[in-house]
Amino acid sequence: MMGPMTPPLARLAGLLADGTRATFCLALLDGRAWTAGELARYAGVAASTASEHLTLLVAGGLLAEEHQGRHRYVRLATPRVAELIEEISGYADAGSPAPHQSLRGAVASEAMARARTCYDHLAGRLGVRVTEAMSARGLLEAEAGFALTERGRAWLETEVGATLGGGRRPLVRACLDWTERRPHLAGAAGAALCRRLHERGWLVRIGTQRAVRVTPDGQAGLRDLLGLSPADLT
Amino acid sequence: MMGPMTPPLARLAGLLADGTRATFCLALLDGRAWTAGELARYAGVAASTASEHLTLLVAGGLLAEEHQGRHRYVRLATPRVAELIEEISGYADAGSPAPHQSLRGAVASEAMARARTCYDHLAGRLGVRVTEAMSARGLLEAEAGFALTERGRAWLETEVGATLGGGRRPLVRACLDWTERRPHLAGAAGAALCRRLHERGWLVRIGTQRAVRVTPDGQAGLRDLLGLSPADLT
DNA sequence: CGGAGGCTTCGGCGGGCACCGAAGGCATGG
DNA sequence: CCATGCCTTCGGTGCCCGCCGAAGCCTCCG
Repeated sequence: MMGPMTPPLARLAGLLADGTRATFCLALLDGRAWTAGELARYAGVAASTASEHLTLLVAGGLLAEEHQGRHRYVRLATPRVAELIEEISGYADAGSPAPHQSLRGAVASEAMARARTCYDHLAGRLGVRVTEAMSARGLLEAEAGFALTERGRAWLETEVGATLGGGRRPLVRACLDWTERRPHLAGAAGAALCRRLHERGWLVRIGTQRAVRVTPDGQAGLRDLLGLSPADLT
Repeated sequence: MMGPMTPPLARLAGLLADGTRATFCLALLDGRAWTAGELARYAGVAASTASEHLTLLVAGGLLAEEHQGRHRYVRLATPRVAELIEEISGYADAGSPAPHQSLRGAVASEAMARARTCYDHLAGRLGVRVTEAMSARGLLEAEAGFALTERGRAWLETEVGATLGGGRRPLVRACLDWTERRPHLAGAAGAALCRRLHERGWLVRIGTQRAVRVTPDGQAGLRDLLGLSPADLT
């Protein structure tokens, strides 16, 4: 089989159906560009194997590549791809408990559960708390759907200082948080908010993965902006 | 590889990575329960092959089965699964043009583009027109996100006669329509609306697939309810 | 109760593909 | 300019898995 009658759905799923390729995509969910070698070591495969996988993922439109000297940098092609992978992964993770055997692993997942990025927006407890605070303050309609209110748009542009360009990307999207089992803010607005928090130095990345930490400045800022207490941020 | 380190993402994607299994899932997007034999004939594989695929899909949580006598009825396990498959399929289809070689095929896809169901809600031109009309009448916030307004909720319950049970399912969700390239209303509200249109006899299914047709009663009803002209419904 | 129809299990086959190591291109840096 | 490092291409290998037909089970119906 796999003839010309193969649905596009199967072709796309086939790209993610391999353990190594899936590991690559999940690593790239941190929003940064990785080199081919980094991904190979991370996934534990030979450089040649990684190279072939990356070629497939690029040809399939999931990844974008950029050559710099002797390095091949690769990243998720578009925010849409990131959302897609988050979506599928979120559903898949929901059904399978992820046991952390080592202490080191437990500490790392605790940090991830506390605050992390989902490609370009906030997730984890921090992401959910921020979303809930926005909802409580009338900046976000989060009961019957997910939509930015007029006040929310103004707040983002003036208080936060985010620029909401009029691209084709949806402004607001609900992303289901698999640690909190509640939705958090994604889409262009979620990305702009997260970007501003980084720019202001309120948020810094921990280690080499997706986990982040709120700085003292960030604690003060988020308290003033959204009324978040330090307890919400740990 | 494919050892214990395989991410859940890859396992789930693997279920959809096979052409036959993907064909099954897409057929089941019509929201009905199919027998194993029907799916086998539809996909053009032996009954034994279909049986094995269905066992995998059920074990993977994508399908639910129900035995009635000597028939094995199978359907998508939850609305969430339907949304997931729509999401992936929508993205995959966007990149690959679907040429219709036969006249029969062209007529069928024309009917699909006009009006169809997406598992349990409206799609195609009809779905998008309904969504836009709801937005224009202040029943739905569709610019900065996707959320039902207060008026929209009341309208659904009184005018349409839909019951919005308080399940865990999100009330409103934006589903990107791949023929119109615009979002249409999904989620519990979209499903309730679609169900009521069927119950009122405003909408009937064409043939054995997902395409639907608006009845004369439906044309009058949708004009009164949402101001849709007959031109919007063809 | 016997035949027919739907479904599953089993064996066997074939193809696709993930993997590696070796060898070869480029870029960098001493 | 050679040495080093990063990446790719190329064979080769092994395994997984999708496919079928035959046989058997269960249910329904005449």
